[in-house]
Amino acid sequence: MAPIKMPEVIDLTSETTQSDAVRLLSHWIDLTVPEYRAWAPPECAPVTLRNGPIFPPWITLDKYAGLSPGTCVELHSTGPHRNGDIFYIVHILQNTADQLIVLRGHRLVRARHMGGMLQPRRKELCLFVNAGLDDTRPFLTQGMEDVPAAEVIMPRTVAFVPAPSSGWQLGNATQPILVDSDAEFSCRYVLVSWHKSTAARTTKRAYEGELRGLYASEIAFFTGEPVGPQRVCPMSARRLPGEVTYWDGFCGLGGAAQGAKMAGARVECAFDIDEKACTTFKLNHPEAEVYRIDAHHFAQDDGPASCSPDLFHLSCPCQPWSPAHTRVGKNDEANEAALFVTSAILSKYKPKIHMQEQTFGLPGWHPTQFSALLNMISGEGYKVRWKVADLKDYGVPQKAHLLPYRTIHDAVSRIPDTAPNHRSRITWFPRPREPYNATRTMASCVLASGGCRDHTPDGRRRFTPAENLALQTLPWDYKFPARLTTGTMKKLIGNAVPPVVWSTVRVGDGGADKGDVVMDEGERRTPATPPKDAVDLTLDEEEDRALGGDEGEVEVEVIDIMDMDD
DNA sequence: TATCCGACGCATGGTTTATT
DNA sequence: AATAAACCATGCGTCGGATA
Repeated sequence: MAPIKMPEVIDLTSETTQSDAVRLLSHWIDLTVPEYRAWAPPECAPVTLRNGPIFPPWITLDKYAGLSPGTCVELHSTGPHRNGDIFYIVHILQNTADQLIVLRGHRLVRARHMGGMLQPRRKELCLFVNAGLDDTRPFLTQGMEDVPAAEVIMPRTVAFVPAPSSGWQLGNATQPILVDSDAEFSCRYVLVSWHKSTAARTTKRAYEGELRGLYASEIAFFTGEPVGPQRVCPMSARRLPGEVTYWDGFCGLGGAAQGAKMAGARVECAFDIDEKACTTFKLNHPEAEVYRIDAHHFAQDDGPASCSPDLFHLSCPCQPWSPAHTRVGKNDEANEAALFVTSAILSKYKPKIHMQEQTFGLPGWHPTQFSALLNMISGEGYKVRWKVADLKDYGVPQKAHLLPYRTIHDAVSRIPDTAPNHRSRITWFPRPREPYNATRTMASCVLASGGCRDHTPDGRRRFTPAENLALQTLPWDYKFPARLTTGTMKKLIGNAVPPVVWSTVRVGDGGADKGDVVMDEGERRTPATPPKDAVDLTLDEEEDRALGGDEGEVEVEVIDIMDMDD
């Protein structure tokens, strides 16, 4: 890729301030592969193929009214789209029966129409792709749209160029961001929204997505130029170094850290405002430096001196975003604000990989705040990938109609009577509840408090803290400080990230044989149904080449947890 | 005083039933 | 058969009265 020169042609300066993001990374990893999703459940193949092969009466034209494949036009858009979208023409189609002309190609949406996902720069476009998980074709192929030629307003020129990555110097707010081109617009980013099915893409919310700068191969596709000589990092440089350091924000009792440890990482640093959470965390992860501190202060001067951990995981409070949040809470404002500490933390600590977890209510119920989160992360130069994950696919015991998923019986039956916080914490119901079959039923959400669905299969009592630990895939002998009440323990456990979600992640050379998750009683097993998109942090050489070897890229994994269905 | 526990909250999405 | 209405269970929750 040619180095960026700086002629003053396109000024992408934002109406808002552009944060200063200077990154110097010695190691980097890219979790995204260009053909991001190539599998499809065969049982739900699309009935009609979107953008399928062109058959009569449709034919393709080389030219039409001064337009040809490879040119861009501005649209007078209809339907859900905003006027002013730019359209990159891939094919010009004509219906020989009625002479209707249709353009097939890619929609480029203005940054200010991206719902807050991108800084609203005036001449910035974003490649906008909807894709279905039931379509096996590459997202660029299936993500094309057909628009009538009548929607065209005028031709436009677009420069497809690389986005600044966290390894680039973005400059400060007073410096315009310039692109080496005399085009009217620049297109540097792509948003890919994945839906469960092609048919659902217009009616349902996206199930997972990706917001990132264009790959070199994609730029080559749009510019029609061959992919230039690429600097391919040797495989060893693509890995994180042998020992992977892990930092944990809003760490709670340490569920996510437990998972990171299982995956081979070294838990180095954590913070939480809650004293009991910090004490519990330190008991179980004594090697870590634990800060009992407010997140905003951690991101400012009171946190550790700035350095670059390999992994940073944030579990911001979920209460304001949860579907179960149906009335105003005492700490709503502080809990909402906690989400927006993300950019400050990324800006200060510059982790090589950032991970974040939230309730599915954030993208589902609060899309504006979710877009703002994507903006914060991508604004710091990270590529963002997010997904609504169903935790039962990761080995968390929850409702499923088909075995073998992990059931309540699987989770709690091996806890010995001598386990701490178990038999001694039992209080029997005066009146038993309705019993249920623990080998066929999955647990309901392990909530931090409240709810009335917390009782054992025999209906005679509530689960003990040890059982709740097991239901959350934490070790049943996880340590707690002395004199914690049952309710406090269950609140800490309910807030935890189930560590088993890390079971498919391998980090660093040292983690190669540590990936299997240790379940109750030392039983070693992997989830019954491993997720189809297991995140392998060590990419192979083929993927490396396909990625174009853009140096200095980093990757963000945002896992949105849709869990606890009963 | 602190903890516990049942009632309450309601948009959402999936399923079933009613109507066209 | 297609569409609309009714129904129903859900959630890293919140509240306030009862109980220890």
